Amino acid sequence: MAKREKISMSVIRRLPRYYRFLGLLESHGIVRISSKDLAARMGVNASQIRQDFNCFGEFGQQGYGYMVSRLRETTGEILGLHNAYKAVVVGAGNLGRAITSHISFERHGFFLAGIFDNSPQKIGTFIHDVPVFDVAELEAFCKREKPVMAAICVPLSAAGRIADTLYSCGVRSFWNFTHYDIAMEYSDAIVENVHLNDSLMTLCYRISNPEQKASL
Amino acid sequence: MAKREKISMSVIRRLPRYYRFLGLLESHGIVRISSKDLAARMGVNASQIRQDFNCFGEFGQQGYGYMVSRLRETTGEILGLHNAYKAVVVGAGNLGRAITSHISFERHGFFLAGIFDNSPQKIGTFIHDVPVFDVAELEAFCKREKPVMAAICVPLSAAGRIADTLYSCGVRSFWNFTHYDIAMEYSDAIVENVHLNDSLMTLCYRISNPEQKASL
DNA sequence: TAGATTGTTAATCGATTAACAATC
DNA sequence: TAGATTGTTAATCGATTAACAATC
Repeated sequence: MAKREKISMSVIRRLPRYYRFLGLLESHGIVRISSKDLAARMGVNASQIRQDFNCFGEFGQQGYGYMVSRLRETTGEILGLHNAYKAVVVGAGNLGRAITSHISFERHGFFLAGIFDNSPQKIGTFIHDVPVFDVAELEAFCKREKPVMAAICVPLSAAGRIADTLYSCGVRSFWNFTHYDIAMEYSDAIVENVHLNDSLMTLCYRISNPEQKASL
Repeated sequence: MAKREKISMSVIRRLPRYYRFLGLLESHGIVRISSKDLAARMGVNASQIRQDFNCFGEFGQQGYGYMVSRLRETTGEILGLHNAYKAVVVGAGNLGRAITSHISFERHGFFLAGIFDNSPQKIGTFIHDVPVFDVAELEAFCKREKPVMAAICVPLSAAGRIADTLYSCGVRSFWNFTHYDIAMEYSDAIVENVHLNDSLMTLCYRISNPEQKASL
């Protein structure tokens, strides 16, 4: 991890896919790989792969290629997956429960400290060993535990209030599943939006206009 | 809906957000709006808004602006939201149940005809009035009902088999929540991927490298 | 050494933003 | 009419791809 000037989001959003493919190669017992070979497997351009990794340093060997396991480890370090940022999930509906397993099971940089909901049936239960608390306790919990990240899985009508509470307690990064525009409201927040409706509408467009091809 | 040459995915992925904001304006009783005003509210560039809509025709009036409700309707038509493409959801876990409501409740271009799972507890039940069938019946169902789109919410280990089955029955568009690479496997398929892990890792990167700012 | 493949610069391509004439 | 704002062309900016010298 050497250079590090100003990495574009385009590059960053490709890193998780590299990480995944490198893990797959490793599990297949492949020890080294050239950018050309990796590009062919991933359906991308070899120049792009070399450019992308060179944003962070020199990880290859001329005439030889890249060591799969070292490149995978490095990619994980660049992404920061060795961290255990304290996180909370707000909203324990189907979506909240679904993403709970993403945050807590996989080793993806986070540690899930609590889930918050307003349903008496859910409060006091556990989801993947993580306790579900009353959302009324969210503020006290955040002031005490200082989570770094919050996943927002509540109805739109509640999103603004929840975001305000979290922000006022010092939470500055959000995994946002609502259409509430946290990034516009708090310009210093780091917001990763997952807009399922937008994705579904995009799919609808592409079905309705099949001349388009491009994917990702 | 006039021109229509070759619209870039960048433009298309912005349409759902326009649609949402226009709906919001309409519900606030705002009748007309200029690209400048809309741009300020959305945090984007006014030129971009005019360029984007002009891909599809001329919807404004010089010196005046755009009629909110007409522009919203038009955007919905462009996206194809008036359709009711027959769809199935495969996998009735938390994620499958969460997206079921997105497909069936909202008027977003699809009609959800069935949900498939392998759990005896779930087979025979209903989720938002949509029946849950045995995944063993998926092939017969698809041959009979000819769904256009399938949402894939199964574990990675099952994804390849499910995709093969669906493709062989004629399904060519997929809302894919797994990391199985349908688009690489079937080059004529329309695939909209939702990679929650990738999104989470990107968030982890941005928390670990706070010098970066850009969002969306 | 010869062959292969990186790291990196240069060329191309596409997307965003600015400018302005057309026109309501 | 004058002022405002579109539709559209031109300029800028950034991202992708190609080329190739460095070097293992």
